[in-house]
Amino acid sequence: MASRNTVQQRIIVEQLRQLGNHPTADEVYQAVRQQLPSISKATVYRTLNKLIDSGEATCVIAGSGADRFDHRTDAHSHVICEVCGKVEDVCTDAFADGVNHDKAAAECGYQILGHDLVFKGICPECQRA
Amino acid sequence: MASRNTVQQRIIVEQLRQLGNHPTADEVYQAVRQQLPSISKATVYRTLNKLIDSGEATCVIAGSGADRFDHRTDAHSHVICEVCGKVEDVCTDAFADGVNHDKAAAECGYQILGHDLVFKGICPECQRA
DNA sequence: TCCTTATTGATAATCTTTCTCAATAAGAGT
DNA sequence: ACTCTTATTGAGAAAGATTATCAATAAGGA
Repeated sequence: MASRNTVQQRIIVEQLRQLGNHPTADEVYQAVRQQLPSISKATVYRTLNKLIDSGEATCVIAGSGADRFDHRTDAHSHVICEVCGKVEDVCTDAFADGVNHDKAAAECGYQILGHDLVFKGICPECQRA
Repeated sequence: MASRNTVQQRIIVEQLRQLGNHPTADEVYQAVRQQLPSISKATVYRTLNKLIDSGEATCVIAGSGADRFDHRTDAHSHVICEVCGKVEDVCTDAFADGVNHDKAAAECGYQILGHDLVFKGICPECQRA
């Protein structure tokens, strides 16, 4: 009996998908709470980490502050707004050629498993302000 | 009198340079302490942040845990070991800037200011173990 | 239905970073 | 060199994010 299928985990996965836009653990917690008021924040953290370990979700690498989670597991990049902190997806086909794992491996001797590409900028909303 | 030249700040900058390898704030604190036992951790954080604001240092984007600081300010990428967490530099001609920023800007509407490229892998030492 | 034990909820603990505020000291003016 | 203003510091409290602890609960196989 390696793992169990619980209501909590199902709702957390569902909400992570539904929120879509790289929520923090607390944002997932708030969303799940609406459907399951008795949920504990610890359960949210535990489940989120389990999803990452099993490859069903990823953690967006995005500077300081709370970690942000991503229900997408396919290769894609992110843009982060330096002003408001918002994170959005950027289709990564455009950059596939630019990032060379073999070159990086040759240089540092690491076994390269993947990479994260994060653009830093200012979102349209914050540009107006 | 906008800013003052203090011993604390000088030693912090010096140690950040000397440590070289992307230390955490606490690691900088420990190093500075050897030369200035009375230094406060708050001063280290304040100075590190000031350096980042003034562009004299950068913060390595590297997942969870403590922030890591970098005395280098020129464009370069990093490799992070998924096993031991070590961070190293990678010369970044693996990724050509201008073109890709334009592509990203076109797709997401952000004003792109820069990017961070982080390779994820396993370092030589951890590969053996 | 019973049993084992994975999972949960509640909370304490840990870790990182920021904030507060009185004391100190850099540097401009005299 | 002396004074004055105020940027900066040190110490510790506070805030925020995440993990650890542990008794109680509940999946799912027998």
